[in-house]
Amino acid sequence: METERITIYDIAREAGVSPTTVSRVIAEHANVSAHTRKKVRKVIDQYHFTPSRIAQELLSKRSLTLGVILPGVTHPYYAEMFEGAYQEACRLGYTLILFCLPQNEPLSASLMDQIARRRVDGMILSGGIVEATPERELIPMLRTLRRSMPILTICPPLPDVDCINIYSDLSSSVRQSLRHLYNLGHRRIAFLGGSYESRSAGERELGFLDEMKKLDLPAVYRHEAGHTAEAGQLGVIKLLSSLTDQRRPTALICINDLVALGSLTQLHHMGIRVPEDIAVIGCDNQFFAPYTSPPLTTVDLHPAEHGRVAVQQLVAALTDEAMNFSQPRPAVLIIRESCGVSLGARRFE
Amino acid sequence: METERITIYDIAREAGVSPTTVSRVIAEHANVSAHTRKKVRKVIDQYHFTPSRIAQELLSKRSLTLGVILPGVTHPYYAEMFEGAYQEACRLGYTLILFCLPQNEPLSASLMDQIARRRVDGMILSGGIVEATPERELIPMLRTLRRSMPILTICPPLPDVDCINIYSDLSSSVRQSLRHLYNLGHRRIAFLGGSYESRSAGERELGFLDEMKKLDLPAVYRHEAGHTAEAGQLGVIKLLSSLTDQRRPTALICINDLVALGSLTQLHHMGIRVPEDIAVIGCDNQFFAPYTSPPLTTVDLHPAEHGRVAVQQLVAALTDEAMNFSQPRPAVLIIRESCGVSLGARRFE
DNA sequence: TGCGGGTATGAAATGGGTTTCAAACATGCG
DNA sequence: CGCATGTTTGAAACCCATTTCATACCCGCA
Repeated sequence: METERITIYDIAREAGVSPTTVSRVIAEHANVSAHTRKKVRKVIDQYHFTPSRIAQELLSKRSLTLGVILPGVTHPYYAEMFEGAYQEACRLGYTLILFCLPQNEPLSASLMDQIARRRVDGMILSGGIVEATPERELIPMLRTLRRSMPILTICPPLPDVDCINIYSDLSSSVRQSLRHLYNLGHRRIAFLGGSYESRSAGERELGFLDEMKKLDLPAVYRHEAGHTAEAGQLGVIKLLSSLTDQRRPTALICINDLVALGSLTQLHHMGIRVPEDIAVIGCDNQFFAPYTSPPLTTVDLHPAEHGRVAVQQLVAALTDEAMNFSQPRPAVLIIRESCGVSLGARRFE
Repeated sequence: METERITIYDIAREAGVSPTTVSRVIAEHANVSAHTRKKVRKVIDQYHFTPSRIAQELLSKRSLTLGVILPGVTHPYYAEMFEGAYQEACRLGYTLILFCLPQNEPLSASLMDQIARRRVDGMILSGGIVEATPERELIPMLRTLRRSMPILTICPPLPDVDCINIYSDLSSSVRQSLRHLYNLGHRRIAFLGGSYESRSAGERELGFLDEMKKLDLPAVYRHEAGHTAEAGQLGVIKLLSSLTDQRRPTALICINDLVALGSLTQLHHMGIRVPEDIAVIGCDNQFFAPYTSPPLTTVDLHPAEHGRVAVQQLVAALTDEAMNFSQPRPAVLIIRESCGVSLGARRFE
């Protein structure tokens, strides 16, 4: 049953040379005579030999592996971020190992152990767990593994934590949304979604409140824990039932497209028209955004680009090479119809 | 800059014992005196020492790593499958390495090399690449790496390929949809989506055609390449423009929820009411399905369960243990409103 | 006292490569 | 021809843990 794995020694014996020479042929080292090279190459091909990465890693002390910690991959935002990172890692010869850390679960000891034993060259972190205060210890804990290991965070920058950071400017996304609504004439604008623990949610709220102040608008404001469609649905109910029609907001900024989707559904059920009675704006530009009714105006955060650049920068830090890596694009507003402006929405009529 | 990594030898020296003893303490081996054990443990804790998995792997010839090849993870179906697999792998002490193989790209040599070098204990494959005929060589190619390596496929079973298979009964999902529509009185039923290369798409079509025959219905039938919302939108246009109103189908089976979403949008634009004028049914029960208008009747394939069971079975094959692993649930129809039956749809009014 | 049996510990081999260093060989030049 | 230089090649050390085998030690019993 057990097929013996062929080693460099087998190849060497078969080709009548030393393992050293085989190694040199594989590494395409210069000082091997054409005749020997050809002979060895033939045996290698014949046996489909590939050098064991495990042995290489042991020697080189580099695993060419990066760890990625995300809340999961079922949320399209993180899925895209991961795929972006994956593509870049592939291109640079690195492998990614994904660790999922569900939002509300604490960091289990067994997972920590898993991470510790896998000797990854560097780590990329994103999502609420990284940012949430109680679990902020995640980074110090990772630091204890190997002090010199570079850690990169994709989130609003953390104070007094020694990490590379890819700035995902979440407050700018909400500022753009807000200004867009303002320019359309809206003055009573509400904010929906988020949870207190997540710093990136907090970041958006702060951006919202700050920008509202700048625009000298009253803070018609409703904060509802959660990032799901259901949260959006419930959020709309609570928001609108707590306000008289006079004070009802004319626009709704949702923390993400899911919340916006739930909101649209609920508004529809309540007979409130979008965008005539209320404008709705989402965030993330998820694939379904063009297909809600009406098509959702939203903000594209380019998660795939963030993932790609994260790997670039991490590898650069690892190799000390002066790579001139690109920066991810800043958030950009995608205008569809849910705010009453029709631009760039695709229809086939 | 370069922090020397602490080895078992450092610990041994510091504790004044041999590496062997340290290893025994870590493995909680019996024959170590209480005094020595305590002494060694103290040094281990002090230095936060964890034995290098790489060295362990080299010796044990098992990497406790499974490779997963999927078309990607941005499609929620695969994202859920991956997370299910991930959870089970975590529980069993295994690590997953994800390789993404975009649907239409050929298997690049460099990716194959990546897979080859990572010595994974087993592999899980799913998605069109595995099934598509021209690339069917994927499995033979993987086999050349190490003949004894177990390979598990999550798809309709492949003939004459020696793999463990988790049967994702795609034809049954479309059969269920079809019978549901039939029972509601529909007779002119169309099928939308899929592409010729993908066997799982073919599987569904075959199921559709076969079941239509059994029910003695005419094959009002439109096949449109693609699995995206846009494909659904275009598909509806082509389907309805090619048929007179007389022969227009009263029901539409979409190959997935995305196609269904695009279809719903397009039908809405064309002023065709759902479900009054036409019933629409999807597949996958994606998170947005309850929030389309009307809420989408669809089929849940339980991808997470498939992923979970896949890891269970693969690990069982690896360890030769007679695990009695569970089977994933078969596909189940989720009835919402897009076919004119209102059941279990959540509203807050 | 001498010997069998059990426990505690360590030396050395192992796994599969890479790298350093040295040796063998060929070549060029005075 | 002899020496310096350059090219091929291989032996041995190394990476870091585990495991086998051997040794040292202690105890009890004849």
